[in-house]
Amino acid sequence: MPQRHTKQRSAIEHIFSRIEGPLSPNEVLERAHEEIPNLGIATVYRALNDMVDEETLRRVDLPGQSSRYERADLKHHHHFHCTKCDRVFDLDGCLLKHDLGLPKGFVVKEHDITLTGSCPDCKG
Amino acid sequence: MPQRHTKQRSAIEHIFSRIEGPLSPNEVLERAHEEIPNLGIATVYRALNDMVDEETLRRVDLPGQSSRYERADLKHHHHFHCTKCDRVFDLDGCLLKHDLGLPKGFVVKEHDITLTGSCPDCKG
DNA sequence: GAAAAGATGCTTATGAATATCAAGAAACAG
DNA sequence: CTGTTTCTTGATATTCATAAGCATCTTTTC
Ligand SMILES: [Mn+2]
Ligand SMILES: [Mn+2]
Ligand SMILES: [Zn+2]
Ligand SMILES: [Zn+2]
Repeated sequence: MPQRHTKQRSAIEHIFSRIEGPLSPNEVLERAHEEIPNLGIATVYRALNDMVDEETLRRVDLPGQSSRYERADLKHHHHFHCTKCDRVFDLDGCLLKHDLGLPKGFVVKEHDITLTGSCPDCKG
Repeated sequence: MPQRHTKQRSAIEHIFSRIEGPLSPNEVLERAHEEIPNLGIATVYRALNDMVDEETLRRVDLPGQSSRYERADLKHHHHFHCTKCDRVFDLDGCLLKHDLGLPKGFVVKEHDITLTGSCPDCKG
């Protein structure tokens, strides 16, 4: 799978070089539009999928929401979703118990953890 | 918001009285078809949403998958998703660390945890 | 520079979930 | 019961996120 150097691909990559937080495809499109006004959403989806395959990006799936994407080089962490302002926050470190006590035969490759509640700005 | 007693609603409720595991709307439809051959998928979605509102059911959102539903009276637990056979297993107990070390001001209401890997039948 | 190989941007298709609405079934009043 | 009211249903249309198809435009290669 070759990889050509196009201005749309670079623009999308550049966005993630500045931003850490998880972005939705539409957020990526909006930001990239500043540089490439006629960029199509299909190209964004293609770029995001490729970058996930290349392990440049990682898909962030929050329960009940559509996928967002963040840099794959970030240290392992989990997310907090504020249901009031709908923002997503990165949390430091791993929140998974050490001793899982799984039944024999289950092999864990990955885990996802999402905390839901209200953030400091939306206290209540 | 009244609640009428219809055979379709009872059939759907009955399914969950026997089954614990999380079911997709289509799985519910298939099972209910045995009793009500002309049941429509829209009715299944309506029933599932109502039952979530009534807290009879709980939505189970696994990363990258569409929603499944399980009984809300089950003890708090999390899920294991086998990527080989695509089955979902209930895991006993809570897998969240006790000391989350969250920044000040974050209030956690809920949490979701999904383990991904291979199950005993699909070892590898 | 051409020609070849790929990427892009429209447009169309798919799948999950919801909305719409006429017709059917429950609840209710008598 | 029987008619009337009101809610529910099923079929269909609609929305939204994502992917596929394809003609055209760009990179790469020579
Ligand atoms: Mn993150
Ligand atoms: Mn479960
Ligand atoms: Zn972790
Ligand atoms: Zn838990």
